Amino acid sequence: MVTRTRIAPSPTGFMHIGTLRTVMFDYFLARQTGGQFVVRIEDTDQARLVAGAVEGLLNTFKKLDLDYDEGPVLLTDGTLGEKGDFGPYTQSQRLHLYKPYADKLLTDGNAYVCFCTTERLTEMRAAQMAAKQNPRYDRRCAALSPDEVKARQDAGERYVVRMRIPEGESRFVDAIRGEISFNNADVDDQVIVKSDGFASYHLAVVVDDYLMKISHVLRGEEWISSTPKQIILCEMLDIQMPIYAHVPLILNPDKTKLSKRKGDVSVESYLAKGYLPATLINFISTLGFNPKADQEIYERAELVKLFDLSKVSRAGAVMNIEKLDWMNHQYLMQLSQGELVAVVQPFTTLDLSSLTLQKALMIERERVSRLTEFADKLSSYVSIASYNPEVLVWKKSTKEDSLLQLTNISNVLSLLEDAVFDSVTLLEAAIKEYINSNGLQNGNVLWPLRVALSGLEKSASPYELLWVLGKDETLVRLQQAQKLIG
RNA sequence: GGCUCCAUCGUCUAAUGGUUAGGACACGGGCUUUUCAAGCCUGUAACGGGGGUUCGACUCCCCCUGGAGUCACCA
Repeated sequence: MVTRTRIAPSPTGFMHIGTLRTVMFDYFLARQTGGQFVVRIEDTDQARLVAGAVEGLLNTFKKLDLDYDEGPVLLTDGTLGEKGDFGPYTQSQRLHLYKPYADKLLTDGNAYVCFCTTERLTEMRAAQMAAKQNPRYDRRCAALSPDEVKARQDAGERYVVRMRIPEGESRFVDAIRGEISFNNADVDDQVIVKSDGFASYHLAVVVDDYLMKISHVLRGEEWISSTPKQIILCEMLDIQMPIYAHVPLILNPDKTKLSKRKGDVSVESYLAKGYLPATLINFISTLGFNPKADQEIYERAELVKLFDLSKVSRAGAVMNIEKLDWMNHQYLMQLSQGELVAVVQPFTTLDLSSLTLQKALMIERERVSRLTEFADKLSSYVSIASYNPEVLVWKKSTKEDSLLQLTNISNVLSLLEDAVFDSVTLLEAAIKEYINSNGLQNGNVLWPLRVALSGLEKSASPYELLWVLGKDETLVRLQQAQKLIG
């Protein structure tokens, strides 16, 4: 089976985290079957246009290293172009393509012109609500004569085109949920052409999916209830319906649909918080989809191979941020030094070309989960903040002893060969040897040494600090500590 | 409210009629340890309720309950 899947976001200026999941599922499906993954921009609502939104969206695709086969592309000069044989891929440029379909619906009697004003519609709904009826169009214009319609159109009266929902039942087999059916009596006469001449979502999407030969439509669960309108349109237009799969919602901790108010909704904000693209993709792809029972970390290629629409769960899922943090830490630990430098650099003003900081990065990632936390961790390697001399004293020791140990270890370290400073293991061996052969306690030596090197109560081990700082800086810091405590 | 979808640890999930209901995050305890982190071992914690079907139900059916989504000239 070769699939053509598509993602069709409205250009709001950012990518919703739920959209990312749908994108991933589309991507897996297309790559797995050797099919195509299409990006289409659904911008039929002129009132909601956001400047630069499409560029932003495509940029996010780029940041996540997600490739698609057809759709708008960002050209090197910053302008928009597109690739693929089924364009244009932006709905506002496809108005002429929707027109014949709308006309056919009208001439077949499957749609009708409606002159009702927004005010009347609002009043009508209010009255229906007051009477405890379901709000829906009352079909006042459904029986207008062709002559009257023409006369009023000629007079310049504003109008929309509505579907004439037939009696009967609409059913489809959802690839995730199985059979779903609706009584058409519960479906409203949907507007399919707006008064500004733009097709509404329902018409545009049905026509586009058909013309673009889309085989699989993956979208959020919130679309289930509008599916009968699209099924009916397909029937009226006599076109093949794609396979629909409604992906479960991503939820706030209180189990309601994820909203800005209650949490981060955009991919960009997670990126800005310091989650790696790979983490985000792994995490979001396995939210509601579990390839193997006892594995959490997956390569993208693995997911492509293992993805199975029928295994996607049907219930919504709360994002477990602690687990996201944990996962990001796992990914951070897998990076090479070069990769780590590259991903952290945008999150700090420090210049990470310094070897000391690169080493510090390798050490500090052990206790960091998000990229934003590095800047803080790195500062003590650049220069030591002023600290309370009492911190230099181990809880089981005394000030005098601490000073003595600092003085002695300083001498020992100054005599070590430079090569020893190139290895944490060698440093550790050398210091342990010194402690043991002199019958000292670890804490008496290691605690003051570590604090002298970091200025912190909590830090990496003294061996790691020595490795990062190097001999010269180490001796300087030990000097300062001795002065401070003395 | 109508319609629709959904229902296993706090959270994400595994189980496709027969398991001591498994894993992950988080949390507790222990080991390691100069501190922090990591690591290792380990513990607490779930099938919403009621009926069926069946020799046997987390798994299939029905009802209830609960939750969610949706009811625009927004997508």
